[in-house]
Formats: sequence, C-alpha cells, structure tokens
Amino acid sequence: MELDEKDRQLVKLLQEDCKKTTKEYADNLQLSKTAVYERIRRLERTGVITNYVALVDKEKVERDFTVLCHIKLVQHTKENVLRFEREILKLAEVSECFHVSGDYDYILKVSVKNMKNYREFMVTKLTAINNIGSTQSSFSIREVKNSPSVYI
Amino acid sequence: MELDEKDRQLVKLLQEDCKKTTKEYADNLQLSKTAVYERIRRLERTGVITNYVALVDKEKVERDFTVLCHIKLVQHTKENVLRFEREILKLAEVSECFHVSGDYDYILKVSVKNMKNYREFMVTKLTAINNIGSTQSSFSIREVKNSPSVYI
DNA sequence: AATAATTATAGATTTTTATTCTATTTTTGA
DNA sequence: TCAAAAATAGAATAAAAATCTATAATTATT
Repeated sequence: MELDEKDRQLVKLLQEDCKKTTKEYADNLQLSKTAVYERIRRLERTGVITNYVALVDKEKVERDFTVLCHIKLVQHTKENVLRFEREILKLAEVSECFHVSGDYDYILKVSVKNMKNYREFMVTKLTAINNIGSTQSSFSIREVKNSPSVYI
Repeated sequence: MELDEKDRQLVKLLQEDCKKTTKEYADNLQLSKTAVYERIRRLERTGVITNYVALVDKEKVERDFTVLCHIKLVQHTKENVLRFEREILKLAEVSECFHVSGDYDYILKVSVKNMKNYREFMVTKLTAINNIGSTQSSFSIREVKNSPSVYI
C-alpha cells in the first residue's frame, strides 16, 4: 500500500492519540470527515494499523523496574532456539524479545516491581529455561524515551 | 490508586484493544456499561492509563530494520549527560532510550528501513552527537516479542 | 489530448455509542 | 448498627460513527 502525505500525517496523529473524533483529524488534515474515515479504514484493512491500545503508566502499576537482559544460549540448534523462544513468550514480565547478532543471542526487556522481583524472575522463570548459557542484566537507571510509535 | 480485580482485568483488555464498545467490556467483566465507563474515566483521571494509540506494522511502513545500539559516553558530567539525552530525544529513529548500569551507559532501540539507512543514521546523526565514546550495534534477526503492554 | 472508468471526497442521513442523569444498592467508617 | 460515601444499574440524551448519495478529482485508455 502506498501512503501519501495525508496518510502519513494521519498515521502520525493516530500513533499519538487514537481517541480523537474523526472530525478532529479531518480539521487537522484539511479533509472531510468521510475522507478521513475512509483513509483510516483503509489503513486498518491493509494492515498498516494493526491495533489500538491503551498505554499504562508503569510507575502507577508498580512495574517500573526495567531491565535489559542479554542472553547467550549454550547450543544453537533449531529445536533449542524454538523451545527457548516458546518459553520466553510465556513470560508476562518480558515485553520485548529480540534475537540479535553480536555479543549476545537475545536481548529482552523485562518489567517488574523491584530488584527482589527481578531476582525471583531470574531464578524461578528465566534460568529455569533450559539451554541458557549466560546472562548480563543492564538495569535501567532512567527512561529517556519509551514509545511504541514509528516515525514515517 | 488501588486497583481491584475488575480494574486489572479492564486494564488488561484496554491494553489489548482500546476500541471496543463500553458494552463489550461490560459484558466481559460482568458489570454494567456505567460501571465500566466510570472505571475507565477513573483510570484515566488517576493517570494509570496515559493515552490511547494506534500500533503500526513496521514492515508495512518500511521501518522493520531494528537495532539495539549500546553506547558508552566519554565523560559523565551532568552537562554532557543532559546534552546527550536532549539530542537523543530529537532523533525520530530512536523509539526507546534507557540509561543503564553495566557494560554500557545507554541502550537505544533504533528503527530504520535497512542497513544503508542505519549507516546513515549512525554517521550523520548518532555519532554527530558529542561525547559518544563507543557504540556496539546488535541487529535484530528476529522479533520474538514486541509489545508496549505491561502485565498487571 | 480527450474521454471513460475509477477513486476520493463532501455533505446529509441514519445508526450506534458515549455521556449524563436519577434511583438503588453496596461498601466503608464512625 | 447506622449514617455517609461510593459504586452500580437502567433510562434518557447527546455525540460520534457509519452509511448513503452525489460530486469532484485522479488515473488509465485510446
């Protein structure tokens, strides 16, 4: 799907706030309500917009202890990798997990309440997964930026 | 603010999909429309829910080349740190930036189109920031999980 | 370049949902 | 135990989404 300038502006607005009225986006983009309505439907239909979600203040729900956990596997057989990834998907504390090149195999973003809970997570959940060679935890001292949006 | 079980379930639902009707959440939680409506307003008012956003398919908008970039600063004076963070905030390609403990000072999540664009980003934007000592780029081979939501 | 076909847009209408209101129930605290 | 406060349900109203019809703009075709 080709995005024109109006589409890009619209996606930008929807990534900032998806709960405005069609009329508000329309006024902002100098289009009619129907035009914006149809454009949004098209963005949804073609899969550019995948879903709409509420964002939560991690501090308010006591999950603002964030750790970037670097993991090396012992063995890199297909079965081991798939099992590892399947197990990671089950862990609610892990909001992001990337298989990466470089010094480590995986980088995880983990959000828990405090160090005690992180230790618990490590001991009872993470290292319970077979085939983990070593881990290196980088504790977040400060969140400079943390947004799910993508510039377009 | 204290969250009861209904609140937690509601936040979970809203983090998955914030565009359902009040009635749908009400049916799911076995509450009336008004009860759910008031609970949502309270979650917003107390700052548990910060905002509502559209999520975009990075592949569809050609920003699915993801890199976790580890940065060491040369000097850690207050001014240097603040200037570095101020400059990072300006870079649209950086969706996340954490000041961390451990081997590196900062970990960034960068989303661009391809390696060529990443190189451009590094050369013209990132290393243009003063005070960067060294960088280590971990290229995402596969996104196992990538969600902005928090378990509660 | 002219015209047909397609697509996008605007404005009006209808339908659905959010919001407000009032009464009732439940919970909390003295 | 009772009064006050908070939460809930259901009804009424207001607002927005969704649809429809007509028009304008764009694209493709000859």
